[in-house]
Amino acid sequence: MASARIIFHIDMNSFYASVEIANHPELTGKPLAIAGKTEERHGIIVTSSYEARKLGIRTTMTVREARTLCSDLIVRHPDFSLYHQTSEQLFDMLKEYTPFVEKASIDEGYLDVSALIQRVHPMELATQIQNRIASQLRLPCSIGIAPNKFLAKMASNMKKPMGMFVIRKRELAAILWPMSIGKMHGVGPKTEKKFRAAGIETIGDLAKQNPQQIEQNYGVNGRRLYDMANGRDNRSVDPDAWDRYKSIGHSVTLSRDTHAVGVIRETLHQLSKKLALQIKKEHVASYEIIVTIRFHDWKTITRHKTTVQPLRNLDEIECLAFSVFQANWNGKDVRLLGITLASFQSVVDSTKQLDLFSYQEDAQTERIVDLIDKINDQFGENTLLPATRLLDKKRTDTTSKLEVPLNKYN
DNA sequence: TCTGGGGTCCTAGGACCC
DNA sequence: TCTGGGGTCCTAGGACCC
Repeated sequence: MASARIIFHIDMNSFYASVEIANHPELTGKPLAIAGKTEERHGIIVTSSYEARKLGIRTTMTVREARTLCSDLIVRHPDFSLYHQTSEQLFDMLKEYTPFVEKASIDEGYLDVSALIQRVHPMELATQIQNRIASQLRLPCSIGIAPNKFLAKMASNMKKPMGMFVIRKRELAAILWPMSIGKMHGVGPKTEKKFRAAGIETIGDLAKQNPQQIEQNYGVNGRRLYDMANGRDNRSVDPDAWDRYKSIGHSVTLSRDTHAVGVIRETLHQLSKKLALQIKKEHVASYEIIVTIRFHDWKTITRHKTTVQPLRNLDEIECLAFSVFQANWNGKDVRLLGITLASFQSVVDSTKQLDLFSYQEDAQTERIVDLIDKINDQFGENTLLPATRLLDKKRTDTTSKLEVPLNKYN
C-alpha cells in the first residue's frame, strides 16, 4: 500500500491585482480592478483587489457597472508580461523546496512535500513558504494542505486571503460533505443543475450515491467526481505537465460586429502575428489549426484543419487561417475571431520532413497526388495511400508510407 | 444577467475498415 | 451484392477551470 502523501496547493490571491499593488505601492488599500479594453464595449473586470470586492465588484462585471458601484474605482489594463515574469519568480522559489512542483496555471500550483515532512511539520513548512512569498514577492497566497490534489485544492479555497487550511482524510465528512455540490471543484453550473435535479444537493450526497449508477448517468467525469467526493484522488504532482502544452491560441472580440472582409483579414493577421512570435520562441512548428468564429447572435463554430506541411511563420498561419475562415463563413456579422495552433513538433524535426515535402501550395500538392495516382496505377492500387486520402491524412502516416515507394519509383 | 480570453478534457456521431 | 457487427479515427461542440 502506498504511504500517505502530503500535497500543498498554493493559490495566489487576486493575482493580477496583487502584482499591480506589489509594483505600485500607492495602490495599496485602494479599490483596484484589472480590466481589458476599458473604453470599448467589452471592458470587463478580470480580477479585483479585496477592497474592491468588499464594495461588490465581481469578475466578469462590466467596467461601467463596476463604476456605478464604486465611483473612485481604479481601473488598470492587464500587464501580462509582468504577470508571467512574476509567476516564473514564484515557481522558481517553490522549486527550491522540492522538485515536485506542478504549475497548474499562472497563479496556482501543487507541491508534493511528502519527502520533506520527516524534517519539518507541514504547517510550519507552509508558513515558511507563505511568509517568503509575502516578503520577497510582496504577494498574498493561500495554502491548502491535504493527502491529494483535489482536497488540497478545496482546502486552499477555504481561507482567503493569506489563509492556510488542512483537510485530513478523517475530516472528510465533517468538512467537505456539508458543502453545497456547486462548491465542488469540477462541478460547474450545468452539472450542478443535473445533480440537484437528481436530489444531490451536497458533496456528501454525491459521496453516498451508488458509483455504478453515477457512472451510468454522468459518465467517467461523474465517476471521478464521486471518487473525489469520497476523498480519493491519486493524480500525481507532475512537474512537466505545464511544458507539455497541447495548444496555443488567441481570440479577440471585435470592437463591433462586422462582415467587412478587410477588418476580418486584419484581425486574423494580428492573431497570427502573436502566434507566430510565440511558436518561434518555443522552437516548435504546428500541424493543426483551429479557427473560431462567433457570430453576432453568439453562435460559435470551430473549424479545424490538419496540415501536411508545418506551420512555422506568420504567412503560413495567416494564409491557412483565412482560407479556413472563408470556407466556413456564412457572410453574417462576426463578433469574435480566434486562431488556435496544436499538434506541435520541434522545429528540428519538422525541418527534416520538409525535405520530403518540399512543395508549398495546393498546385504542388496536386502534382504529388497525381504522382501517387500514377504510381498506384503502375504498381497496384495499394502501393501508396490512395491519393484522395493523402490530403486529409496526418503527416506521420503519409510520410512513413511515402518514403520507400517514392524512391523505388525514381 | 447579452460578459474576455487562455486553456484542458470528454463525448456523440460520422467515416471508414475488416 | 447483401448482411451484420466490431473497432478506430476524426471532428465539432460542450463543460469546466482560472
